[in-house]
Amino acid sequence: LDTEFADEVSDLNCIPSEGSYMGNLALESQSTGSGGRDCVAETSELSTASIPVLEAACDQNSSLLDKMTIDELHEAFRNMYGRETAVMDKQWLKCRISFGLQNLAELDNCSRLLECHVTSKETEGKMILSTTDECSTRASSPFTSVFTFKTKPRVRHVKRERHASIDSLKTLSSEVSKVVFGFPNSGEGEGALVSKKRSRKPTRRYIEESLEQNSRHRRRKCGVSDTFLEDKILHVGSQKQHYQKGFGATTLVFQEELFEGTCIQVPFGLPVQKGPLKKKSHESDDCEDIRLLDSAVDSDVESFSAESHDEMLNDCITRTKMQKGKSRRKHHMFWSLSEVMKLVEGVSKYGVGRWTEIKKLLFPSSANRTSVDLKDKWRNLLRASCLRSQSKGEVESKRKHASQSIPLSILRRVRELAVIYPYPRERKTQLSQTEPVVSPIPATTCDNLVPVNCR
DNA sequence: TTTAGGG
DNA sequence: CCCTAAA
Repeated sequence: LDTEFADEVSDLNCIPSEGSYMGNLALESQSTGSGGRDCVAETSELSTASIPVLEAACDQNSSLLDKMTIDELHEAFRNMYGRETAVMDKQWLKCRISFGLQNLAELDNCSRLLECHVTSKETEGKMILSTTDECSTRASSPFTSVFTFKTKPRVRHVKRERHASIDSLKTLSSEVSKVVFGFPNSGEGEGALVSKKRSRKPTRRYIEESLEQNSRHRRRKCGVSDTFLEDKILHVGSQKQHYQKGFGATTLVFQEELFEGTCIQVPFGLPVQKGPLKKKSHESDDCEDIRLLDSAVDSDVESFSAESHDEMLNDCITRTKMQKGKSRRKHHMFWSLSEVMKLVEGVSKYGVGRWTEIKKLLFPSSANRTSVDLKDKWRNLLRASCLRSQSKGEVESKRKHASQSIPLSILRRVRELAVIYPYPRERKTQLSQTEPVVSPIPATTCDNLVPVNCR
């Protein structure tokens, strides 16, 4: 077994068979790129193949450790576990050390696999991932060095010069473990830092989705679980955690956008029939989405007959959704101009903050466009109107058809309403902090200090 | 349940 | 648009 692995490793050429330890470390820690990946894959094969039990560990490193004296073994043990041992049994020491080395190697693989995943996807759960990324990156090099230390001498021992490996092991065992076991200490600082960053706990959605993904494609290779991930965040610095969790069987799979792109808006999980649109009939929630379009057009004709229809058809019809009918999340429906106008109308009628009433009156029986949506949209409108007025609405007037830009007229209206109905605490962070007194924006547009409250 | 506000 | 704390 040993020899096989040795061949494998040397063939892979991930680790130069010659050179000093530091050289190897430098090379290794940089090699996450081209050759590095293959290396990771293969080595993970290697170390998952070898079952991390004591006995196995003993076998693997015995030949090498055999050559060490009791003192040297003790030193290695001390460096590895951070404590002395009184045990004089050479075999026992060998086992412990081998075991430790293997675990480190295991963890190293995980960290590096983790890196690969993380760097590829970092949009979702950004905060968590980025901290984890940090951890794994930092963890990577010290552990890698141990890994190097573990495999390389073995290769050479089995295949080539015996004498050199012993020496390197002796020096390495102290050198390396300084690096390695510097980690828990620095890791505590890191842990504190991490926990500070994670002021917000993972959202339910994040958890759900990662679980969902998790159960869908389980990878067998390297067992990095997301519990491992969590643990890593929470317990950085506790090596035991790493050891244990490193053997976890579940896989860490980051949320991937299974489906992105727009498609025709469809009630999730329901058959689509885009046939004749019923007008003003009963509204069962089933085909709501489609009829919403219709009713929107309808009422629009009533109240805003000046609007062109194609515009509404244009922007009302796009929506992103997830496939599989599974997660109905992250659906996004653009606000049609008519909707915006209705919203503005509603606000002017009821005032800002009475979103449910506005919804009831102007968006009856629409599954989407909750009161929260209205509120959000209003907030955005307000922001938009401020920004527009700030940056001179010059080119604005002719961009109506752009379907994303809101007509100036509406923005103007929004501003008016903003004066009448001050949005609660809007834009406090951006402006009032930098310029507490003098706002760059004319007081009539975005100023919330207007004490009018006509509810 | 609604609203406000952060993300 | 999502999520959650307050009310």
